[in-house]
Amino acid sequence: MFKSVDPNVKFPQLEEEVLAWWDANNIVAKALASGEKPFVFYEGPPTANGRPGLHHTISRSFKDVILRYRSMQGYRIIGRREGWDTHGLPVEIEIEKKLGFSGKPDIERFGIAEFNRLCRESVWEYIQEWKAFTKRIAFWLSEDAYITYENDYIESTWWIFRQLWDRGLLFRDYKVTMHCPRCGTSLSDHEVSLGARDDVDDPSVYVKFRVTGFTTPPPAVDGTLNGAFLVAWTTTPWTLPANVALAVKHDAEYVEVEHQGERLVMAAALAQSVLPADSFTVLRHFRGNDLVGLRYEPLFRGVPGDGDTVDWETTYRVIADEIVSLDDGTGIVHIAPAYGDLEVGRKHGLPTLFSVGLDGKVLPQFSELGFAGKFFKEADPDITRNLKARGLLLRSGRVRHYYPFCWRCGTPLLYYAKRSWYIRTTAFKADLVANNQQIHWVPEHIRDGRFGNWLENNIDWAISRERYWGTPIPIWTNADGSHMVCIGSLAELEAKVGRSLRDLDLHRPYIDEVVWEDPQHGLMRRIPDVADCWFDSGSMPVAQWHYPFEHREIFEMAHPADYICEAVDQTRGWFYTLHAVSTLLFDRPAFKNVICLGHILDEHGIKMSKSKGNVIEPEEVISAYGVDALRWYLFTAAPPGNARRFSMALVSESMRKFLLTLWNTYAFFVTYANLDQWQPNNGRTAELQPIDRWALAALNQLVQQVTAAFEDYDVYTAANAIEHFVDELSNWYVRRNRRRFWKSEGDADKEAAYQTLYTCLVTVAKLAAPFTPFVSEVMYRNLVAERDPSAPESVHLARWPQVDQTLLDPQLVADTEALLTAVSLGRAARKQANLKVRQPLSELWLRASTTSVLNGVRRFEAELRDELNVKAVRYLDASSTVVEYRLKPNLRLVGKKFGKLVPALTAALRDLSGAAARAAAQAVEAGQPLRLPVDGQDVELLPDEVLVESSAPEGYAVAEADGMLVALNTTVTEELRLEGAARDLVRYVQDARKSAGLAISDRIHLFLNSADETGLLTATLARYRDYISSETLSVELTVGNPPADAYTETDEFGDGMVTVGIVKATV
RNA sequence: GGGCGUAUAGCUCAGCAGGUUAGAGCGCGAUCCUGAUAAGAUCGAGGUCGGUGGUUCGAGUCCACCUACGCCCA
Repeated sequence: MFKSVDPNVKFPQLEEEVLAWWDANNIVAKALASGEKPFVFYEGPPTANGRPGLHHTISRSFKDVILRYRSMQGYRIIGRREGWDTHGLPVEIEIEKKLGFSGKPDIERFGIAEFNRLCRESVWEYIQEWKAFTKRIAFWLSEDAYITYENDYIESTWWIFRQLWDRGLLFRDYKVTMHCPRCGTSLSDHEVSLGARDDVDDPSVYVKFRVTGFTTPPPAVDGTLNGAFLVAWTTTPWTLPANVALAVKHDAEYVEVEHQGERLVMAAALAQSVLPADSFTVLRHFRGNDLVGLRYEPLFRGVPGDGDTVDWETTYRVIADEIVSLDDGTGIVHIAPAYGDLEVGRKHGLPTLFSVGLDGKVLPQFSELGFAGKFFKEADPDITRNLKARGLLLRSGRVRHYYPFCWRCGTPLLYYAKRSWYIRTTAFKADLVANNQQIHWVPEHIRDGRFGNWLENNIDWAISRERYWGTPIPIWTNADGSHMVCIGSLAELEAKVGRSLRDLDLHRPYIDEVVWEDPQHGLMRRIPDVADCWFDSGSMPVAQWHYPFEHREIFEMAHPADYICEAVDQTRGWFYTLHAVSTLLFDRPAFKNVICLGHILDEHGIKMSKSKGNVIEPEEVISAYGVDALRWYLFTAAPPGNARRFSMALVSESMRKFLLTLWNTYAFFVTYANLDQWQPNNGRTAELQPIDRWALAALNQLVQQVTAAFEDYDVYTAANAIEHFVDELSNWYVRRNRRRFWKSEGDADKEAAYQTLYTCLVTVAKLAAPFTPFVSEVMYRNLVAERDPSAPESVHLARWPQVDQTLLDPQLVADTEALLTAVSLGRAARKQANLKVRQPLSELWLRASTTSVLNGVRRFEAELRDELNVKAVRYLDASSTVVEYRLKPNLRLVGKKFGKLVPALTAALRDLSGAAARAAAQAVEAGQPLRLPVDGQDVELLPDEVLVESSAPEGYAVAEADGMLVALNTTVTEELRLEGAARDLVRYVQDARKSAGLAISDRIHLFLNSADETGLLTATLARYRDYISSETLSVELTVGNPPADAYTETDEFGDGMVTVGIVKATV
């Protein structure tokens, strides 16, 4: 006996029971240890200082589904372990917030040791929730986690640094980075984008630079512009003291104009927008190139960087550069390399001058001007006032534009040329691009689109952060920076300092205390920087195994990964850092297959965020519908790469549509199997009916499809194929075969039905196991494992189903499709004629677009008659004269062949009618070519190239689709009417039995009465009394009013009503 | 400003070597079927397939431009 199945299943509760069983039987550990051939997975590490959300559910579900599939195929999954990302600015900012800090000085005062201790603790703040979440969503990972802050992990990243160092790929340079003066650090591009706004109100000033002369060789304009003003535009007056040059567009047209007694120079195209109309007259025209080499009087003297010597001869001149655009401004661009134009400065040999320090305050050198020490944005008005007083301000106003802010603290950022450490990834651009070509991306467009594009525009990776909680960069230097070493292992460092460092925490500040005296170069100290935390996660293929210090063989087997999966925002994040580290170190990709997920939006298409209050917690969904429903929704609702709108209602729909359908089919099977005491492998013979063969053919086709889709990492297609099959299994196979299960004879036909349905359910349970691990487990346990001690105890330890080639039958599947189309058309025709299916009809005419479709229907004619309740099916061919034929070209074929002739050809075919059309239809049906004149030409059409349609025969109800036509004879004879009436009565009684709460096997005393339609009732009973009695298990049938204690219903009958009364019979 | 993606029914989404009447599910209304079903079937209302132009005998599908949104970059 199977365990009985509750049709009112509560999935969340069911899932809790499964979780308990997995625990009690150690299933997770067994699954993790199973398999032989390796399949390598990399877990992208989250940080546990925030709660798990829906976006974690989707990525973890897509990770899990592939791993379960591979595991069922007998693979041993390598790297199926937790990983935690623990370093980085976000962690530090959390702690700063808690302590009420406002920048690095606060941290230094507080003490780095204590600060880092708090950071280390805080990354585990929600670890319990993460553990519970991971378990509840059935994401199976070993708890043997890799943790990026552990010494072993850090040591591996040091090894990587050393590899890069030895190959000259680590370098130090000025580089403009986005700098947050409050946090005191550079921000990654990723971080900058988080805080940028495009509606920032800033000053907009037009500034005049007085021309004083020219360089050698002289510009084309020579000295004629001496005393004139070059007009430049800026929204950052605070950068003006750092100005070193003015740039023009080399081929653009410039003008010298007379304006209020002064001569001004700007781009011709922009003069109108800079100066009021009619306020100026154009004196002369130049090309941009003509101006190159002019010298001008600086507005202020900028301050050279520490240790830099400046050749002032190179400054304060006009250059030409591509960065100049004529979209806005004046066509003359103020260049301040320190605050953004470093590349331009370098190209033209300009020095880098500063006006503002790293703290965001104007340098003390400007104290005599009155704005030294002011925060840079607050210095803007002072600088503008100063210029105005000196007559160097043409115009000032305000503008709304894009400006970046620190994503955590909201402070305006500055572009700032700082000395930082870089990895020279640009040297490997070609390799990065080539290795990317080996990766299978889902969706495909990411490879050459977003990711490929990003690689094409590769820039060197800024790797250093002037922060505290991170992997310390293992570079030690002497005081003047003339000697540097990169340490690649703990042992190497121990050798340098001559003591054991085994118990040392490798983080700051402890690592900073590790110094040694170099006999030639003096005291060696570590540089203060820590690594970009993306470097940590990108190093995980190496560092998770403590390679090369340990586990060399695992690493070598486990690189590259067969599969990873994260959301699309990781293209510039983890996907890139993995790829970059792998390419630079090993010249191969880090992963072979990747599913790149779209984001989950709320039901209005807006990103979920705490501040908007539109966040749906996974727990809310899971407790309402269960994990299987949520997972199934995530797999089937949209292709994985698409952004998706999420709502509870959609998960509920997913549950009803798939899980409940599957569950009810399963419940049906178990109910009857138990009544019949049916067991699998019982040795009885089965006589398979065509519909059984169809189910098995469709099932094996499904196995084939799902397997192929999985091999292509196409989870969406795989899941939807299963959903489609389950729908057909339930709504066609089971519905059509109910009587075979409940009939009393235990013959070979019944055995065939049981075997077929059993096979389908067991196979579907296995196919669905990677997607919906809980319900699959329940079904498999009850149907297989609890009956058969030799079977694996869990569906997740079972083997993936194999295709039985002998059962595949594409013809049978196609024929059934044809049948289903015919059934659907027949119902449509009935609806049109307002004839319910219970009313039998005499005949149905059918014609199909092709003979093979027609034969398909013919094969299942009995089913068609039964489904549509008709006595006979007749087939229309071109010889029948009851219908009018219409002909159309098969455009798909004809279009290519006849091109421009198509419209005329279509018209010529359409114009055929009557006998001509019938003759043409007959020719096509007989496989003969059709000749007809088109546009004066004699055209020959092959039979395939013509589509034949037909009108409805007279007096028939007709429905038509895809070339198939079904026509019902709508004449209801008296005989048919009585049969229909009998079926009505049976239906009413069955309904009444159900409403009265009778058991299926209860016998009844039936009362029927019909005041208005006595004639019909009498006539019906005269003919169908026995049929009605036996169908409804009536031991007695009385015409007349039921007794008072009877259960009574009244229904429509003929043109009147009938009263149905039932009393349970005592047998 | 640039790149990538998305835009199809009230909602969630399919569709595409360019081809005949643009689909599914949900929701709504109606009818039907049903002794597994919270199910199913049929019909109906509901579509300028984001917009404009182009290529073509023919464009939701290809091309160009534009708009909105998302992500990423500057």
